[in-house]
Amino acid sequence: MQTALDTAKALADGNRMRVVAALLEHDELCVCQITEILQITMATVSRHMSILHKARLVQSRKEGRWVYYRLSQAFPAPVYQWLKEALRDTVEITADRQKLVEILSCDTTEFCRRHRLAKAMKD
Amino acid sequence: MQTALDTAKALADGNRMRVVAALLEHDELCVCQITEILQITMATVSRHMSILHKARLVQSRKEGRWVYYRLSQAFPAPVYQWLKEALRDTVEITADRQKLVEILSCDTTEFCRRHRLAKAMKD
DNA sequence: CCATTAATTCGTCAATTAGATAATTATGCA
DNA sequence: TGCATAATTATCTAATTGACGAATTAATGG
Repeated sequence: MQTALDTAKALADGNRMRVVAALLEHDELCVCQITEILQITMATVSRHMSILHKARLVQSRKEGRWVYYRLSQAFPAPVYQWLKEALRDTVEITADRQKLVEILSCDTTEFCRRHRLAKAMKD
Repeated sequence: MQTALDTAKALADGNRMRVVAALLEHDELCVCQITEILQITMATVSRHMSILHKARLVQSRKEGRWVYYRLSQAFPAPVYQWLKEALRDTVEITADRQKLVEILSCDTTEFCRRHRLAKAMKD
């Protein structure tokens, strides 16, 4: 039961559900892109991704200083099917989809630079 | 997103997962049968069932003093498929299945009587 | 080698949640 | 009409979980 339970627990949080929704539509996202979508600190994003990883729902790939996450090979097919359908037309996910378009309109390096500057502005 | 999130949250608890697993195999169970499987108080079972009900995963039917729960018509088909497969051969669910055989071996009225007496023994 | 930067880990606090007991509600029966 | 009983609701406590900031790690580039 533990495996299924870990899966349910990993999905039982709005922010993690939004990350999975984003990864259902975009192969890979780096941590700072996810941070930008969710509007929470990178530390918190990292913890969420670690929970999704332990539940085997996502896998990561390191490229230089960036870590890219994607849905895991082991992602249960019926859960994939369920979420793909159930999340398609919800307000939050539609808004995130729009935000992602903007984020992906510039390349990752450029985006991370702007992300960092935006954060500096707040101090 | 809220609907899918409520579903995930409802399943993100070991006891609720076990109830759903039991209902995947037996059409209907009354609250005191569920109480016997989970070995927690009836009040707690009732709260768990209310969470599953609000998430539209179970529906209830009242017959006299008993309330019977079953999986809801609205139970998402892919989730059904996922859990049916994922929970089939796990130790906890196998043990619960065994316990259910004993519970169902006598009729509900008789069972509830014995359940009540067993509880009285503890005092 | 040192400064910068993306990401993770750790310590702490606030909010949520599961559990028990006690009180309440609703139904059936003498 | 009262009494017993199955279930729910209310209240409290303990444990879990999400969030942040600070410290740490790992990788790049001057």
